[in-house]
Amino acid sequence: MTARRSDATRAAILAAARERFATDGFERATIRAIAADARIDPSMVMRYYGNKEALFAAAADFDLRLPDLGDTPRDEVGAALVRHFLERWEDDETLMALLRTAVTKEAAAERMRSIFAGQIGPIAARLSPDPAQAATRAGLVATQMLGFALCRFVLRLPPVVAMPAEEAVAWFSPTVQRYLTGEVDLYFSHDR
Amino acid sequence: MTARRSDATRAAILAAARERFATDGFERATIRAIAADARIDPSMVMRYYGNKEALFAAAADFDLRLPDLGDTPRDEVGAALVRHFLERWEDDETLMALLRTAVTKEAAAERMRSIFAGQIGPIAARLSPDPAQAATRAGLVATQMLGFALCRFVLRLPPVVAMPAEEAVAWFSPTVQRYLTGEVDLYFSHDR
DNA sequence: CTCGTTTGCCAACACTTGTTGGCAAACCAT
DNA sequence: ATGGTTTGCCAACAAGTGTTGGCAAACGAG
Repeated sequence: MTARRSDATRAAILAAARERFATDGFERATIRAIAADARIDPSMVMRYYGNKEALFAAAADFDLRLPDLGDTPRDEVGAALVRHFLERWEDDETLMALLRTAVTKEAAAERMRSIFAGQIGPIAARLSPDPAQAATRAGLVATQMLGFALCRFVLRLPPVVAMPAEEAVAWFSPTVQRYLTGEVDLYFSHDR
Repeated sequence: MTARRSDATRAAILAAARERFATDGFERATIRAIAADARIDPSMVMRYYGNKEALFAAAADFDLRLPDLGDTPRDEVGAALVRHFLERWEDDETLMALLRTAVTKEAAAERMRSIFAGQIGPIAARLSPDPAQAATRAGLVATQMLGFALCRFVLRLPPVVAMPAEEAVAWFSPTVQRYLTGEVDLYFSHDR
């Protein structure tokens, strides 16, 4: 009963939309192109998803799917996070669609904010020496992870693209670890 | 002789273009809107800049203007870089225009690449323990600096927006410093 | 089979986009 | 003043956009 004959079409549209949004961003990804990829008429997209914004909302539904790090040793959480993030990015183009769009569409930016606050926030809350710093620490982690993804997958800076995954893990893990559990070095916070 | 009467108009168009590209990105910034901001007819934009791409190229002309860090102590270069980058970003919207556009336009991405390779590369080349790692280290610095800018100015993650400039410097300086002069910790590069 | 429902396509809409050509006013050297 | 050049605006174009309504074929319960 719940299985309609059009479910395959719906899924094809969604898959094509994710791909187009990921490679072209929201504006350049046209309904017509998405429909063509899904081998369907553009009007079907509207019938099944209402409008372009709603289609994007459906296509950009994303979960970091962070594993439970409860039993990971405190000083290894950074590495685990970096590794998971890198894998997640590589096998799901949704994050790419989200980032490419979040830069110019407020709704997508808001989703990005809620993903990072909602999923990295709790981890930071558990690890931060001072609970009041949890949000700040989650933000710091986001800057490094998103910066890496931006440079590697979107801007494609050659040295960042060429870097083997494990070397990236080696470089970024200590950074993320420090953002989560380290202390602020006040030495740097005063002009000299 | 070289000072034409239309130079003021040209400048007004360029200023309006920079602003629109910075806040809206390339696609959403329309020639008509830019012309309206400059209180000029859209056709003038075309006459003076040829087409939209060329206008963007002119508006997105950017230089990091890194100071000569030759006499900065080796272990303070990270802090100096972070501070300079933050200031540069705050008082020149060109970088914002560039980033918002580089995410979907290859030409802008290429310009971003050349800016970071050409301006951070030499610094990394001078500081890197191993000259062969210079490009990689410059790329690492780019991930953290661009990631910070992305989260603070574009995505506007609340904790990153709220962070005082000097606290940001305190957090990011050690990271950048390590990317420039630190050693890779192989401990993190093996699964356990 | 029969008839209402679902699925799909076609054609068109209203609108916005970058871009162009022509025309009038302002300018400026002679 | 005169003639050519510069500056600006208007109106329009061609192309592409999201979106809509209607119509035909396929489907599926009775």
